[in-house]
Amino acid sequence: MKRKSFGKAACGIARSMDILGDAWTFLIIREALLGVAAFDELVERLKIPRNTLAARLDDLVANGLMSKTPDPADRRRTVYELEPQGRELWIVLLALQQWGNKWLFANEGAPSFMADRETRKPLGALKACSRSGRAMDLEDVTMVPGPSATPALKARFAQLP
Amino acid sequence: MKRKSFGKAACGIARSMDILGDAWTFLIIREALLGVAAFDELVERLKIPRNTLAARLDDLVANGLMSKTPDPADRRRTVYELEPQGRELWIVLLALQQWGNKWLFANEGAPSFMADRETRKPLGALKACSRSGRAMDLEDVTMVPGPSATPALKARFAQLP
DNA sequence: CATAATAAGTCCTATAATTAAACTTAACAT
DNA sequence: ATGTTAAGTTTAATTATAGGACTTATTATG
Repeated sequence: MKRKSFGKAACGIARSMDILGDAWTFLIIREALLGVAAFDELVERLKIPRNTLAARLDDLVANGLMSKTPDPADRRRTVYELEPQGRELWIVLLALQQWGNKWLFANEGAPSFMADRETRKPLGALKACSRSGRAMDLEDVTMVPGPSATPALKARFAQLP
Repeated sequence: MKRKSFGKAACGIARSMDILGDAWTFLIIREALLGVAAFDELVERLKIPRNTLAARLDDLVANGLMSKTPDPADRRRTVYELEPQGRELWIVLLALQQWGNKWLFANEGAPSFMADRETRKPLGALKACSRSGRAMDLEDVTMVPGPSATPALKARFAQLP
């Protein structure tokens, strides 16, 4: 059946999953961050079916994460590029990569890392901080309602331990 | 068709998407982080179809992100809890939430935030840092191969701008 | 004790999404 | 003029999701 829509959900995570909640989208964005802009190169690098890629790119463009421009020098080519909204997902990709590298390469050791371009050393682990800059563990964190929260949501968050 | 498997991919992001690449998994983990441990409460809160939830939970348990325990006090109940591997995803959820809150609530304003439990003020925006602690923008970052990288991967990263 | 209510799932059907491979079309190259 | 390239579209088979009814084991209630 049609996938359920989270586009109107009262939750930033849910709305994000409405756009990003499939197996390919993050990989497409990864390639775009690495400079891949051509349809066929995406197909080749990701081994993604062409029709699936076409659908995902259409969605990304429709949602404002990417732009689609005909190449003026060769009008057979189309240039897919990240918009600011898409480019800012690099932090999410970093978080995903650090988690995957830590947990999903048992003995092998991870094959790739985001790194400081100058020193070429892997970035430090992402750390959450309070607004005042203090490092936060999961136990130090809770969920709070914003101004637009429904009464039900406020009530729920009020009961968190 | 059966979704393509990234479980053997040479990329932490790809392997992560093999486990997390669907619309529901992050939402289930969010609820688990908020303390929801019961099957029916997940169904109610997420409005997720029961069979879909059963499948996702089975996968999460099989992949070591969650545990499934019969409640000793009431054996009708099953307790689903996050394992350390699953709990560490909270940073990814934070990144997703901050991105979604910024870009997907045009006029409304986001309804919920992760916050400092003491001050109840939203956490600061996640920032990537070099190992030496210097803040990194996307332009300061590149991808580097690890020890287990294939020659092809090393060659590719060597050509990044 | 008999019966009702819970909790966690399974079973069924319809529809959508994914895959894979072949095909189309426009623009460029030889 | 003919061939090649890039970006898709089309078609067919299969899997996944949604929605709802149904099952089973356990606990609560009259």
